[in-house]
Amino acid sequence: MKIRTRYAPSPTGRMHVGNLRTALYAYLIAKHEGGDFLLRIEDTDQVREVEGAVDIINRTLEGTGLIPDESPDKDGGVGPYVQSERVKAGIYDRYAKELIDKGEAYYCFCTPERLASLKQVVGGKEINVYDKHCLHLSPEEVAEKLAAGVPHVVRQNTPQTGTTSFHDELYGDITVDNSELDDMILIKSDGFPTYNFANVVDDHLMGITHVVRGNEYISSTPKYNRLYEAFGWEIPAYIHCPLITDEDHKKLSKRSGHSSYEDLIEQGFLSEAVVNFIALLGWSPEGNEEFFDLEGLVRAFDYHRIGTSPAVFDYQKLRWMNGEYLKRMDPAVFYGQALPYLKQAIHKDLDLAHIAELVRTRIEVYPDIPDMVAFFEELPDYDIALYTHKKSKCNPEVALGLLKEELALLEAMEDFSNDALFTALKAYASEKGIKIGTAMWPLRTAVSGRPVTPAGATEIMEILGREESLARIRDGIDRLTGAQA
RNA sequence: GGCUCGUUGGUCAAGAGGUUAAGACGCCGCCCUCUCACGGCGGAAUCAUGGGUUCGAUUCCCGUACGAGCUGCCA
Repeated sequence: MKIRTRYAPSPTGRMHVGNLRTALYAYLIAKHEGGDFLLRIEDTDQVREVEGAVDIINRTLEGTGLIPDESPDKDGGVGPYVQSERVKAGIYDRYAKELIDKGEAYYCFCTPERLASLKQVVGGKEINVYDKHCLHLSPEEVAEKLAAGVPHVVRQNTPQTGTTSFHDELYGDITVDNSELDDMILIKSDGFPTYNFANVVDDHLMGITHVVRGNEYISSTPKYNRLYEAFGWEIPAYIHCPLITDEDHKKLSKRSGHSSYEDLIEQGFLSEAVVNFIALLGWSPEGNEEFFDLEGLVRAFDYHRIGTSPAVFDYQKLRWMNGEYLKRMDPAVFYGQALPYLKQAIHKDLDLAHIAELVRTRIEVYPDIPDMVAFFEELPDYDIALYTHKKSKCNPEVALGLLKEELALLEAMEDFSNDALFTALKAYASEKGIKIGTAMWPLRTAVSGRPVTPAGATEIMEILGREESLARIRDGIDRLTGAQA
């Protein structure tokens, strides 16, 4: 049997990383077995729907490479793939009627006021258990109200005794008392189905074999099974994925600042790195390899290796992983993507491709670039304390002496290539009987004004060019002289 | 409150009734080095807890604690 999975988001905004991971797993489970991955838009909540959210979903799927085999834009014969369209086609009404006829569901005409009166507060939380009031309406009363156009919903009729079980591929068998199951609403008063109903109907109609979703659905799954059984439909395999939390072990929220795929992309992360990283949140491969492109994931993905405990979203490790992707990237591609960030800080005519390569092993995300290279554009104001460096045996006095001699040496040079500069300074150092590091420290400080730079003194001078380099060294000498006076 | 699920270093995690309990991020140290980074080497750090079962449990069972999810005309 061909595996068919689906990703069924509600178009309510940005794509949460938890949802993205669910989509990823659904995709991988299908593709690992050569199956189909479909996209279904669950827009049954007219209130929460956000305009443009479907575009976000499409763009995210495209950006991450999770291309559906069937979707609203690609009919595979079981459409429509948008639930609001399925509502118009009368699909849910038809199946709701079938359940009503079978006594598995019933019309409920209770007013919001009556429902509110059923509410009780336990442990500070509001609990609402429906009392099956309308189940006991006579067929005549129901027909009468229906004819009169009394607002109504359709509720599932769950038994109050016995138990219901379901099997999850990861969590195993889960059993609950039927008394815990409430008569959930299947069709809302606006005629739209609830997720609870639509998802069962659609998964069946669309031939979904493996239902992959977040584990917040575990508690309602018994109710879904009752629906499948009422219809006499085959129950799909369930794969409930553990949730992703923030550093405080709380559900990842907008407050964390990196809860959605779009947030991450805006923060400069590579799509590939994000996909790779979230794949490893809750799933682990058989070996020790942790770098996978999408194809690699498809090959390696054995869903039995998905865990059952929640995972903390480790931003730190994502950054590291993104840095690794940057290092492995083709230089030309890297340069192209780094360019906007380089230009943010540098407007002078400098060798940006060269700078890009220098910066590459030192950044984790593109936005790290501007701050790191800003000194190329303009010498920052700096304190002469920077000339003090224990390991290089340097301090302001030493630096001043060295800088003066080095300035003379460099002024005599025309070739400001890295090699020429390094050779000359190396000779100078050995002649003077000092370490190369000692000779370089004041120079690097003078030409950069920074304690840490993405390159050594001579590399910086090569990029800066002769005039600018010499000017900065003279400036350094001035600063040091001024401090001594 | 009830129900359900979960708990291996700070984090992601492998593992399995008997192991020196992998690996990765982060952290620390050393090496490399014109600073930092990269790279290399090494280190500290974990089986929530109490009872069972067993020759032997971190692994199996039960309880407890803690965390999470559900308890919506949201998904």
